[in-house]
Amino acid sequence: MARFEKVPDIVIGRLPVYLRALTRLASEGQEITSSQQLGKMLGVSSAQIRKDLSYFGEFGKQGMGYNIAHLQEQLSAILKVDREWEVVVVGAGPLAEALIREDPFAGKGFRIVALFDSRPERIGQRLAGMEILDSAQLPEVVRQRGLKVAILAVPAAEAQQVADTLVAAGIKAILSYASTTLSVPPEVRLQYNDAAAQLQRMAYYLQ
Amino acid sequence: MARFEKVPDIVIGRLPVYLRALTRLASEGQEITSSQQLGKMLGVSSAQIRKDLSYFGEFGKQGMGYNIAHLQEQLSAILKVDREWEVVVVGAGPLAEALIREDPFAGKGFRIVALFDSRPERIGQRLAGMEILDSAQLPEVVRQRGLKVAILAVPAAEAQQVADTLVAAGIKAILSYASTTLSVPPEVRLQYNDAAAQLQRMAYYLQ
DNA sequence: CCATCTTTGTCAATACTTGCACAAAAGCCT
DNA sequence: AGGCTTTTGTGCAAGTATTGACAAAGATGG
Repeated sequence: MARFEKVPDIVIGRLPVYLRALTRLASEGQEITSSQQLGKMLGVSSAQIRKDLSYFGEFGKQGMGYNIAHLQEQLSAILKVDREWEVVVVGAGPLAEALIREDPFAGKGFRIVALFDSRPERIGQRLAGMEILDSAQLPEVVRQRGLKVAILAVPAAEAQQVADTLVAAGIKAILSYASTTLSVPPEVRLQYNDAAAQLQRMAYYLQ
Repeated sequence: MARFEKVPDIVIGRLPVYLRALTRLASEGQEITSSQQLGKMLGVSSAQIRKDLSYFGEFGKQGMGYNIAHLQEQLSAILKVDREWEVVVVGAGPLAEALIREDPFAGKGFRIVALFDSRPERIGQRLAGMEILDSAQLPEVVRQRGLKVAILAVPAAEAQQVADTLVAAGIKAILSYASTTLSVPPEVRLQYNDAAAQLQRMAYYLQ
């Protein structure tokens, strides 16, 4: 398949899932896998996995399957997580604390390096060992460190304003935990992490 | 449109988003909206919104648009969140604490009613005011209260085992924060809340 | 009360996504 | 060495999803 055509975003969205499955297999000591095994693990068809991968190159060997370590490297490079992106978190609440303490990004290409809050009584305190900085300094820090990725964990009422500040400071990807719809320019990627919406989606099928 | 054909899951997945947007408009005091306004807010086409809604009935008035309060009620009923589902959380870590403290499900159809952990030193303690129960009691409590919805916030290594226990006890919807692929029977809904995967998806577009 | 404007609900066309099926490639076994 | 088995990568067909367009319905204003 041509290497230069535009890859559908839906395919990009599945790559992290494949990567996670590969990590799991690797941790179990396996060295080789097949599209069939991956498909069974993930509940998707083997053809889909082969087709998704074929957008980026040929990573398998016929008759053999895929070398897990090699495929991990390739997918990491494609997703640009073969490096460590520095991430800023805005909003020093319980959620920020959970993210810092549990560090779900460890080994996945991201590291939290700065934490901001606008509440005067929180500024200067520490949260899970990380100093809470004044939101007023946010643009300066983001620009100086060249940060591109932000996590938004502020109340819904402030989310849009903070998002605007982040965008103005040069942030290019925002993961928002605020339960409100945001508006950002088209060159900025935005994802919502909305647990309530996920539960609601499942509730439809209950009973 | 026929009321009884199967509704695509992708449509179901957008309903919570519409609901969230309506909540926002309502909180701003607006009483009427249109598919065009909603579409602009959410970055989708107005035709898509009209088509999605048409799977379930006719909720608007030509020339006028939609009554926000009425549409909220209808969508809540469709998603079955016009009631309050009791939710069990397994894994009394920082993430559970954040969920209990920030209560992102308030007014959205879900309420956390029980919290479990398997670590002996945590059992009996309180987390954000909620008692930590022994995982050994989990099946009993789930069955007695007839719980259908669970949130999984345990380490990846234990996630599959806990999921199996939940399913055996009668849970029908699982929201997993564990960064591992799970396997559940087809009648159980499963969603992953994987912030690392969301960031990785956006990273592809960086630079 | 009529003309004009707005907006819905839906059909049909377009665009996108998935899955089937198979040739080709590669290892394995005798 | 050759036949057998496995599994990839991909062309094509089938299946889904999105969008454009418009008749019909309803509001508004003179």
